[in-house]
Amino acid sequence: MRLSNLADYAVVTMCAAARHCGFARVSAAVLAEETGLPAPTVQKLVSQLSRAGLLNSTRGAGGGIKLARPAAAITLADIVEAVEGPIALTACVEQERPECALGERCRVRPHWALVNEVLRGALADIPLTQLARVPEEMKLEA
Amino acid sequence: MRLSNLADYAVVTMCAAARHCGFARVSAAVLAEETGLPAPTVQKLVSQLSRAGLLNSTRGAGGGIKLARPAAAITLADIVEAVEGPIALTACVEQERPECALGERCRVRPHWALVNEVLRGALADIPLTQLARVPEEMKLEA
DNA sequence: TGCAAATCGGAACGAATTGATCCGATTATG
DNA sequence: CATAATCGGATCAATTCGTTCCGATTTGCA
Repeated sequence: MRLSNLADYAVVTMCAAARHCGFARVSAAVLAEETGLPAPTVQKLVSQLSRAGLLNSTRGAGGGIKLARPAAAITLADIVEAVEGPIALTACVEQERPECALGERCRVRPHWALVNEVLRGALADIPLTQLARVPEEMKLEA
Repeated sequence: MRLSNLADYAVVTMCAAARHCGFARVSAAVLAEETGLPAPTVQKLVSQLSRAGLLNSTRGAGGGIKLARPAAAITLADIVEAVEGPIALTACVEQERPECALGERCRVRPHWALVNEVLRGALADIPLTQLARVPEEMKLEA
């Protein structure tokens, strides 16, 4: 029931990347420095996020990564699924392949599917723009 | 983001126990046989569920376990929390102790708290009675 | 055109949590 | 009072997670 640390870090990394949206490409090392996360970990996350189609990576000198889509079109659900795979609380609701020993007789599965949909909906309702927005309190205390 | 297998088994076990509610106490071995789960696993689950106050266990010959409360007063959230501890997607929202390095400056945490509350609400809305109820389709195919 | 620097991508290692199993402590019964 | 059956805690293996490292690829400059 706990989100993996990688997924948590991925959200922070995407937030940092969103702040550079529109500017030149950013290297993974810069994002690591800004977020305070270990550089190798950020590299691994960038790889996964690129494969998932959330980031566009350019190799070579002067390369780096940038958002593949506008920040408004990226949601928390996208980021979590990119790192952890499909959102599935139980094995029952995963990719329509019920591996439960009870099979179709399981009375609990329909309820799990409902809870799963509620959770996914809550994550899909939060766009990256909302996460990257700086609250007013932070501006005041700065 | 995945529920542990123990929690899944706990739900099945509680469902089986609810079917015996009102009758004599049931032993963990019987529940294991009915659910098809390994007997030692069911024993461990019964211990945890008893400590959490969801089951009342009686030792000695002829002992066993029974629901500590009416099935209508037990929700999915209760069972999950009994096995996995407090429902917390991230370490930020756990027991009001933010261990995040960013501390109060984290802009993501309020959103996690919201998602966490939505998830908990979805689990708390499903009572054990609803899980243990046998659908009409099952009666027909039997 | 060739070299060099900087980047991403995948693979390998170590650690932690989870899951299953076993044995001892406890208690009502005959 | 002895017995038998039960729960409770402790121990051990396995899978997954998290971190780290090294190689392949590409662009920029001389």
